Amino acid sequence: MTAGSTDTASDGTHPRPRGGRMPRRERRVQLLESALEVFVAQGYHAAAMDDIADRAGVSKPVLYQHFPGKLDLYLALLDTSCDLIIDNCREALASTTDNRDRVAATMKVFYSYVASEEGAFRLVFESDLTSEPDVRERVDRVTTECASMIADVIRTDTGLPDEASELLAVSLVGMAQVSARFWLAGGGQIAQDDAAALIAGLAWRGIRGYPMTDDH
Amino acid sequence: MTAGSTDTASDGTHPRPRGGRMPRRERRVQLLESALEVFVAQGYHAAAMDDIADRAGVSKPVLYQHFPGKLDLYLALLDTSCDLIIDNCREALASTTDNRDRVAATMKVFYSYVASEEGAFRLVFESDLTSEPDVRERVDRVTTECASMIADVIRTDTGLPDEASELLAVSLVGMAQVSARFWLAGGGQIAQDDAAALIAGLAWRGIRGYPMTDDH
DNA sequence: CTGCACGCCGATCTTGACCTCCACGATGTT
DNA sequence: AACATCGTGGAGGTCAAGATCGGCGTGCAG
Repeated sequence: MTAGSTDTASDGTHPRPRGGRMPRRERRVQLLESALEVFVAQGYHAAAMDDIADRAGVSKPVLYQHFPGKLDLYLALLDTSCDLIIDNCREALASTTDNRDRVAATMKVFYSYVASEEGAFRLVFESDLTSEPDVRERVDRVTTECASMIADVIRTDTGLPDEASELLAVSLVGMAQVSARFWLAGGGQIAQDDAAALIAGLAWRGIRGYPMTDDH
Repeated sequence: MTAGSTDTASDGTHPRPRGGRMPRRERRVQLLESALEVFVAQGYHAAAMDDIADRAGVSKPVLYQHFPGKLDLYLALLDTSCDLIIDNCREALASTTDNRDRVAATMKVFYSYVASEEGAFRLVFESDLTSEPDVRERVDRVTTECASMIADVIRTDTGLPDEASELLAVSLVGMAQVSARFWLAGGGQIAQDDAAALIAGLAWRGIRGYPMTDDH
């Protein structure tokens, strides 16, 4: 009935052609790409190793010849994503000495990260494996590290205590992260740069007034 | 074999004594409480129905006589938590007409919510079942609804376009949510009211200037 | 005292996903 | 050009966890 079937859900992404042998390194990269696509699309739990193997056009044993298990594969991708946003955040903060530009540049980093085609940010901001301590630690480290770098600037320029600087910095990171994700879900009714600039303005207006010691 | 039990990791929370028959309604409430504790402590996937039943001091069939399945149980708890924060947010916004007080009251709501002893906020802000559309819809609705109520105020008082108002409101919600969660993780080095006031100040300084064009 | 109803428990089934074993074909060498 | 080697593929094992079925004890009406 209902000839339907309509391919339950497997389609949408064509598996690669089945043939072809390729060098180890290249195969590994391809497996990582396929795994990222599947994890992003389905989440950790819903993603089956069979799906990843099919997506790459190989069979399951090949996958296990490159990665010891599902969790290792996930952690490898997660580490890459975490390092990416942290490094970009660091570079943005170091790109200028003007704090207003710092805020704008950092906000742009978060929006670019979220807008990235691969969708790797979902592993960090929307992981469904937070019960795993290894995952939790890495995900938390993104916010912690980014906030820590921002907090250094805040503490240096305002003289606020450590805890307050950290909390303010975490707030800015949360603002960036949540608003960027929501902007993306909104389907781009606002241009990326406009959205980033809007929220950067909000953040800057909020944080600029804080120097307790009279700066100017 | 191996009489088993030996509660490998179930410790930390003592299961209730095994005896006692009780009326349906009361049993149901107790099951909900036990399920909340387990889901909060372990997450959805790591939480086994056996754990919940043991926690309540009953056996698994009893659990299934009260709830059709694991997901239904989870959704019931999730709905309660979502309604709670949304209602509290609404009340905070309606509690005054001064926007500065509105920001402070709303921030306090988020911090109180996160500081609540039961930890129900983890179902909303740290769910590991976002791949389930029913869960995703409810979790997103929290941010959407709260932000929408805030956006109404922003749009009314600033004349900004809908999309910008929504994005700003989402940013404020994200700031509150993320900073409150990290404040809690920090172990209370800052008093709850101080932390909420600090971030409320940040938010208010950020939002108060709109729609004026930025200057220095 | 006896039969009944009701709610509860131990033990079990099944599904699904992670993780390996036997056959096949392509490649490099002599 | 033929053979040995190595990587690939399909089929299967294991196990954990969600979901369920026959016995048991308690309280009550007759």
